[in-house]
Amino acid sequence: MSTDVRVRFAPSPTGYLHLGGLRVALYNYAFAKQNNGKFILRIEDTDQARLVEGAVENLISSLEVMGITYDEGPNKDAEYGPYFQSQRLDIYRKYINELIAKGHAYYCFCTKETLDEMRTKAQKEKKFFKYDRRCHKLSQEEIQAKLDAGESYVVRLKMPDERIFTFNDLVRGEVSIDVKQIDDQVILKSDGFPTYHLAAVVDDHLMKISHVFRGEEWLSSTPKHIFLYECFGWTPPQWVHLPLILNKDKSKLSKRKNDVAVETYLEKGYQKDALINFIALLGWHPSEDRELFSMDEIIKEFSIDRVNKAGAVFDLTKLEWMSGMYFRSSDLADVADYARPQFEKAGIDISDNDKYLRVIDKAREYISTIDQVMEHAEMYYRLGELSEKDAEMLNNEESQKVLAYMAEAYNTDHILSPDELNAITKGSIGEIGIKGKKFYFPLRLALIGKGHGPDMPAIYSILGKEEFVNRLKRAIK
RNA sequence: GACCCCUUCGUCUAGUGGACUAGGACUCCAGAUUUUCAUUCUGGCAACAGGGGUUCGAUUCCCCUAGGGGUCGCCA
Repeated sequence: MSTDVRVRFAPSPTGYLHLGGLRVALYNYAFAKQNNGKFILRIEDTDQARLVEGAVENLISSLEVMGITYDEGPNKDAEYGPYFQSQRLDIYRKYINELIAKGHAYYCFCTKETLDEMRTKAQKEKKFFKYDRRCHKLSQEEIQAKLDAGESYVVRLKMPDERIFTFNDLVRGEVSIDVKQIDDQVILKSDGFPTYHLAAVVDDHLMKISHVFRGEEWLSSTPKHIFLYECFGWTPPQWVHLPLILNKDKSKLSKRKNDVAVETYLEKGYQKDALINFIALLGWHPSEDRELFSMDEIIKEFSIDRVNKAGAVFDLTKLEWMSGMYFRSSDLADVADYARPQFEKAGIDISDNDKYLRVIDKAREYISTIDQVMEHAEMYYRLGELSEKDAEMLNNEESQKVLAYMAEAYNTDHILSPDELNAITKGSIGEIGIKGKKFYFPLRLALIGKGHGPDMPAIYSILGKEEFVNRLKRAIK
């Protein structure tokens, strides 16, 4: 394709970045990078009533931590700005006037109450509701009189009477929608703000957007957008309607039924590359039998052809597995950094960095989220209280015999290698005649305060010879 | 309700007329490794929504039915 790829992610700042938004942003980003195009962030803040304070900042920072960076947008002004729709009102007004002048749009003075009545009536009669265009019949003089009187108004797009809109969607193929199903959409609200339909079309054109990636929920309003492009004499972009992300019950992913904020998953401690990887695979998959993809690989492999048509249920189980995989395979130093705040919060001194890395390297084997790390790490720094049952176990005669013997056996004049340590352990089992659980359980209780955990050489190497032996000694009554 | 879209294991998916006894991944189960836990490895359970066509041959193409979802706002 010879045209430059320019795509945009256009959230409305009504809350936090959610999983669905993240995926749309990711696909946009991957597609842009892959084609040496530009990825634009545009804030669709045309609904004054739903604005949430801090939402824009949150959106931007969420994208940033997920590694999705935009080329143009808030704080990155380029020639197509501003990137906040609320700062583009004059532009929209100009194009709306043009539509009115051309007869493609008209003033409507119907109140919300009137409209509600009409809607209820239609519903009772089980009829498809469509605005009856009563205001379209107003004469120029009547309109002017109402305008002069300061009556509240909106502007509606006048859709054609007869027409089947057929358009090509890059994931769905050819889609046809009868104009009979489409209302005369309000394009300018009574508060002077445009609606999405008008603003998005104008901006996408002015910002030279080549491909519009958006959720499937927009499919049925696409004819309105296509019609707007025609009214202005513009060429529409390529349409890419993405399948929805679904709740377990297959309804559109919602806050009510799931945690949907990207931030929440980060707070819960999922590995962020795993989250990206997981989200990427919800509705897209290359032909190969592969599951693990880095951002670079996603950029390289992504293709619209391979986006699915059907919605995808968001299932945490696989994300958990994937997150664990990433913790185990990513750089130890990164995982260590990620876990560090927890140790600080718990007041654990991790200034011995070599030890800290050994601890994390072992603990990462057990976790799927970073906040589980403490559960598998704290014991190398401090022992908690034993349960009554464990204490009893530790203090019984056999256990004490094991501890007394092993504290001496392990207390060599040099640091033991894993093989040497195993040899001592095995040899001792024969010497004292206590084996299996009765042997290992008390040892582990003394060493890490729990009956289950890593093997002896691992504990020894993390704790170091001195602490290892000391812990055994301390457990002796 | 009208319209639009969708439909392969429980979930994410591979599959574009024969290579399919339908492949992979997660989950689950069993086994191996391990003193235990976790990791790792091996194996197993499990799906083409149904019915008609087209074709020598349909998971793949067409039609119908069913089911699911989306839209129907001065929200995006």
